[in-house]
Amino acid sequence: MSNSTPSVHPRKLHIVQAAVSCFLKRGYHQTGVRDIAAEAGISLGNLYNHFKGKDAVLSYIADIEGEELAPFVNMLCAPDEPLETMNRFIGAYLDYAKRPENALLGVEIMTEALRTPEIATAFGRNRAQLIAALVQCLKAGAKTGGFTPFDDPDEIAGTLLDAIEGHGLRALLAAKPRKAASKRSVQDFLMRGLRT
Amino acid sequence: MSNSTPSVHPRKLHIVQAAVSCFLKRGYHQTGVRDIAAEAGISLGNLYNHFKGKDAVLSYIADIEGEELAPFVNMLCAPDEPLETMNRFIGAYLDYAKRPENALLGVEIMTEALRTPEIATAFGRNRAQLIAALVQCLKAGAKTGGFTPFDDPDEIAGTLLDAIEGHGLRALLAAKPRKAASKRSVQDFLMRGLRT
Amino acid sequence: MSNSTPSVHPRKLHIVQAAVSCFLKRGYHQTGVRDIAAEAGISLGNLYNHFKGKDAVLSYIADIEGEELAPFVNMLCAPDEPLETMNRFIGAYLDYAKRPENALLGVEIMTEALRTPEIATAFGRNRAQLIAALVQCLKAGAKTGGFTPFDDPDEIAGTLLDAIEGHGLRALLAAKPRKAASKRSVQDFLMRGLRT
Amino acid sequence: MSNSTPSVHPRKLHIVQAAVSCFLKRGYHQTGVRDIAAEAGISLGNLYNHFKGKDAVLSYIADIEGEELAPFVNMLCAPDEPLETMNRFIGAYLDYAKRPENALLGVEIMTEALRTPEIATAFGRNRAQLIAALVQCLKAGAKTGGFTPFDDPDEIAGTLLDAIEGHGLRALLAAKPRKAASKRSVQDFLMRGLRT
DNA sequence: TATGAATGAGGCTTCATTCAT
DNA sequence: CATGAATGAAGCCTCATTCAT
Repeated sequence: MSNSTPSVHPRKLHIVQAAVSCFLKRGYHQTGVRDIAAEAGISLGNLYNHFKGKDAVLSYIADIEGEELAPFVNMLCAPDEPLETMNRFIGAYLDYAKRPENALLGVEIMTEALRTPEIATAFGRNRAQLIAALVQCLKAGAKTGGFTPFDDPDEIAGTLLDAIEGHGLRALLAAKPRKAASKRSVQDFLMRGLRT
Repeated sequence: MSNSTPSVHPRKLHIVQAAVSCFLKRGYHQTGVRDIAAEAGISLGNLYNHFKGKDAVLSYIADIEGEELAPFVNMLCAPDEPLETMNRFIGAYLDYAKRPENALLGVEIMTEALRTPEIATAFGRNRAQLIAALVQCLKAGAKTGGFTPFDDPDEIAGTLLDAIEGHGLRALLAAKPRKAASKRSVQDFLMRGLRT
Repeated sequence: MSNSTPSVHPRKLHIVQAAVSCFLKRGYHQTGVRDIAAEAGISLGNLYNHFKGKDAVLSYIADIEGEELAPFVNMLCAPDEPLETMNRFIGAYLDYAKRPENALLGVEIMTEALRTPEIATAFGRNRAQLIAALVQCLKAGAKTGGFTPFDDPDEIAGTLLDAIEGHGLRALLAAKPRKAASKRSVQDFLMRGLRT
Repeated sequence: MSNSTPSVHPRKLHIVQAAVSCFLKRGYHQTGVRDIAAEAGISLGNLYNHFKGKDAVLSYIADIEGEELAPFVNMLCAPDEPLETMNRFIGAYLDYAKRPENALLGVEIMTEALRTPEIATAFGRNRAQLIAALVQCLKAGAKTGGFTPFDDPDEIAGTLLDAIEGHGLRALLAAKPRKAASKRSVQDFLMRGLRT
């Protein structure tokens, strides 16, 4: 969670940081509103002066995560060299996705999006931005040659993200730490899939 | 949930089916033990004659899902033609993963595995079997030529599964139904990534 | 609260008695569900095995109060001597209404009926029975002579009940105990109002 | 709530009007201090600059209601023709009591008076004034002949008020609107009860 | 096996009120 | 006078689980 959102009430951000810490430790459903307040060092009631409810906290986290994706979106837009750009994106996003807070929160938000419309909205918006940028890059790469002209580039973009994010999640589930070469392995695999 | 597990107490299976139905409708955490008992048409106390607790029900579901993976494992073991086999596997597993009960339960089990050791065990065992079979196929394909000799084939196998399972999940999250070509798109993308 | 309802689960009745005790001491809104459970000597959760919620407890009390009105309804139906019957009813209902549990619960139920449809139903049903019986008696008395033939006997019946129940409530609000003659005073006043 | 109280801080009156509006819509206990502040368009903290607390608001309302009773008290004091005066009072007070804000607030204040001493004081004072005036009229009417010389005229006066106020409340609880004749019906009934 | 009453900790949220600004 | 963040007790209710029958 970067502090790249200066315009927001600082206490609100403070609460969100506490919530993130709790969600990472115990998971969203296992975390009680009391836990968040305690972690933030504020009273339980005061939390409700800043957030409408527990859902709203997760929703806000989803919004922040969305803002953190902006650099990745920018990186992909109107690329001079689509292949090289895509390669850089995959590497950078692999790094981003393997940070535990991103991996864990991402999956919590995603599963909650399955049931909570408010969160589905935030999640969908974030993902749509990234997908759109990826599709743009894919199409640019297909035009200049180099990338396969996919029938359904949206689906390929989604698959890319799933693969990269899954890579991050698996690190948390794995018993033993992975080999150093694994990032390169995955990156090459994905790039090879995209090329003609 | 197929009925390919004949050796189990029928009442236990009946409860599991009720639980699955609840989990699909409301999610694991939002489903109460009472909900499961009501859906199964049995009393609350009786449920505890068959399962140690709520976790045990999900654990049991994970076990059953593991059994359902056997055909996929078998398909991949000792393949005569690794590339063709892998292609068939990807197609078949894409179909399997896009069924809602598999997509939803899979992610519920995975996220729960992050916190509950008992479920982590079942989840890890299932995944390890599939990964091992995939690695075997990848190595066979690398030896006969055709597949890239990956530095870290475990990671590639995991990435394959993530990509395929993500494909299934995305269908549930998407607002609009996807194009018919998308399965082929993804399948080709993955196969291309594997080949030299 | 008499024990004239033998067919009900005894624990349910036990809870209701505890609730009545709390409501008399602190009032409906000032009484917490925890208070009721504590007074009944049961756990909080168990209360919800017997009642859907706090409202349902008051609703049940309203039902029981309705049953307690049966003798009054019977007393009024098909009277041989309407005037004498009415006089006896007024005296008996004055005694009933001045018992604190009836006076207090009655007003709690009435005010809650203004906001809670479920309770409005029970309250309205009780009151309608009593009103109907009174109207019947009024009409019989008008036919045989003696009672005024009212244009709107329903309204007169309601006014009778209000006056009698108000008498009971005022005893609770009054600083000093009332004169012994007051019951007779009110009874005569009401009867005189009914006669031609 | 008439604007017959010119000496009071206008902001205080504004808050009271907002509170009345809330109490009518949701009832006293269901209304939060926040609701009142929001309805008044002021901040939560500022409300406490004008009232000591929620109780004080209801208390103040009770005071205002007391002032509104002054015309009725005046009407009854030292009547030249007690019977005609009483008849006019009953008619006028029936009209007053049937206005929803008076009927609802009256019962809220009364039930709250059962638990809150401060409100019991205000309520008791109002009622005592009215009762005293009624008793005076009753006694005057008994002296000139026409009214029954009651043993306990206080009780009769209270019964009159209960009957009239109950008439107002019943209008709110009734499903169907009452007959036009009902007011006359009740008025005649009460007057007949008072006469010799 | 089967039942469902019983438990009590915990769920999320709102309450009236205070206080620093 | 005015604000609204802060408090923490209390609100009602559901939870997974146990146990006597």
